[in-house]
Amino acid sequence: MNNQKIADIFDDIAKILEFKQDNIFKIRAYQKAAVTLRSLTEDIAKYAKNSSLTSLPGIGKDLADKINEILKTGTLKVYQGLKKSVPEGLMDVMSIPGVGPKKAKLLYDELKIDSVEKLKEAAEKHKLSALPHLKEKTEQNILQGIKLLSKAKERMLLGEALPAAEGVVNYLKDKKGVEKIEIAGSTRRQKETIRDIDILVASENPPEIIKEFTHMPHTEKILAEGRTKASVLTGRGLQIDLRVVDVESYGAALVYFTGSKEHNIRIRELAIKKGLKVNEYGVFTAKGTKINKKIAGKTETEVYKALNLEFIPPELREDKGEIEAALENRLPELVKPSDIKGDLHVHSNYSDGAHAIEEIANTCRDMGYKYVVISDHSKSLKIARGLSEEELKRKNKEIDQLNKKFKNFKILKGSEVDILSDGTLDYPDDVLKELDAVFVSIHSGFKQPMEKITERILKAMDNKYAHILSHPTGRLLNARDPYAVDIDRVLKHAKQTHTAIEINGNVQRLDLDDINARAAADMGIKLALTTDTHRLDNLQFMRYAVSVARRAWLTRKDALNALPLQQLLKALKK
DNA sequence: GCCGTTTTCGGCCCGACTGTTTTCAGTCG
Repeated sequence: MNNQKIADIFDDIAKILEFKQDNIFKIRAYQKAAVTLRSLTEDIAKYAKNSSLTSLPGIGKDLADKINEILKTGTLKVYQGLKKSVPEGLMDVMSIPGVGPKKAKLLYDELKIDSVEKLKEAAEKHKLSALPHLKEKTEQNILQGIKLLSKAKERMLLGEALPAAEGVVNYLKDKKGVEKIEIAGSTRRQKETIRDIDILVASENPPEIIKEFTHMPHTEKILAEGRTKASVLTGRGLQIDLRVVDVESYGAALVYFTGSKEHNIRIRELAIKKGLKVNEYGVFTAKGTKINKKIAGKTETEVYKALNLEFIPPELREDKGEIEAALENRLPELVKPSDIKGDLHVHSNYSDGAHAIEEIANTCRDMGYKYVVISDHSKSLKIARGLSEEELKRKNKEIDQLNKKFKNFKILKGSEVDILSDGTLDYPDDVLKELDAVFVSIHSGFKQPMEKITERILKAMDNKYAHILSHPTGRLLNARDPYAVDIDRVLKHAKQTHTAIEINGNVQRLDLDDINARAAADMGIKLALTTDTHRLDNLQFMRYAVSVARRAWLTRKDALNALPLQQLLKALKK
């Protein structure tokens, strides 16, 4: 993928320039351009082709030229030159927590350290403390940082981070002096992966709260402990940051601590233009560097209002158009968990699920759902005990029987049907037509080239009984890359064939992702928010499907399973 | 290197904590 490759090059350049202590704003420009590239749903080559590169945020004439050069030649002369000018290992040295460009340069200039290994050795032999401004404490911190680096290379899944963060909040919330407490940071924004957990507390006695926090049973090591701010490391290598402010500043601190960084920068720029100043303590009238009166800060709504903005839901705070929309009062009313009327993707013990259909149905009804689709695997997927046509018939019959027991709740007949290697489906049409909801998905041939996989999916969507495309990219977060699929073509074809697309809420999948789900909804494609449940507790994954949907700016109208039963059945028909 | 209802130059978000110092630079988020 061009976008990812070019973004990586720009990030690399930024890192090298950082080491060279080049202009910080130039460095930021490269980083911003990389962020822009990663958030695009279309191939950057399309923008290059119709000369619209500079219409993208953060891409000016110079970077547009560089993008064109990469697209044309596969590389960038300036980048090659920069890479040669700096030993490769230095970039790794700079990624150690606590080591930035200045320390890396000092270490390189004085001790010829150009790799993490050499740094480790030098620190262990106490060679660092011979240098100016470095003493034993720094040596220890660097060794600790190296340990952390090898431990925490991967970002944590939202499905791991959110429960962990909720655990900390539950532990602290009843402690003396805690007036308000909330999860902040990327966990609150519901990003699919999380680096560390941020918690905000309002209290009149910050040091007391800091002490409670650093003495939690989860704490393995205290990384920092100040008057209003502390960081700890848990046994599992998870970093948790706590910030404590007074109640009057809580809203401003929550905005600041929730981020994203890009959103905060835009908010603060907007304030400056209005002659205001925003920090984590509030919104202030300001003249030059002089701060005058505080005009907001207690609640987030108040802070946004002071800048003439509607309240912006945390999931949208990525500087992807939410500030412009909030200025014009046109933020979407995001889909919420209570809008969801049923789960569409649940496996029973007919295939690889753990529970009987009746048990699943009872649980779903008790959750307040109006329907559930039992969508077991099809015959070819032997590893998941896919159903033969006879078994499927037997299952359908059982569903008919069970439905007589339920009032105001319906079990729907479904299947997750394999897309075979030639793009045909794993059941014939006369079997498919007996089903209420047919998911189609790829479970084989992941390594095929993009053209082939894409054609398979397009062909599958041509089938009039293929209602929903399931986990469209096949990725497993931190475990398996998406297969090569031209998602842009898939979305266009989904629109043409009236095929819905799944947002699979399984914490390892979250597939479709937020960026592409937003593109799909913009095209008018319906999204199915599902859990891909195999055990009853998996039904809770719906919260993550909703999280992706909210990050994708989806409203209730975009979600297939926010529809009442009859309308759902109608909407599924092609 | 980008950007512009303060527009082609001169800005570019803002503050806490640490380790090393005696007032601050470096790093981080």
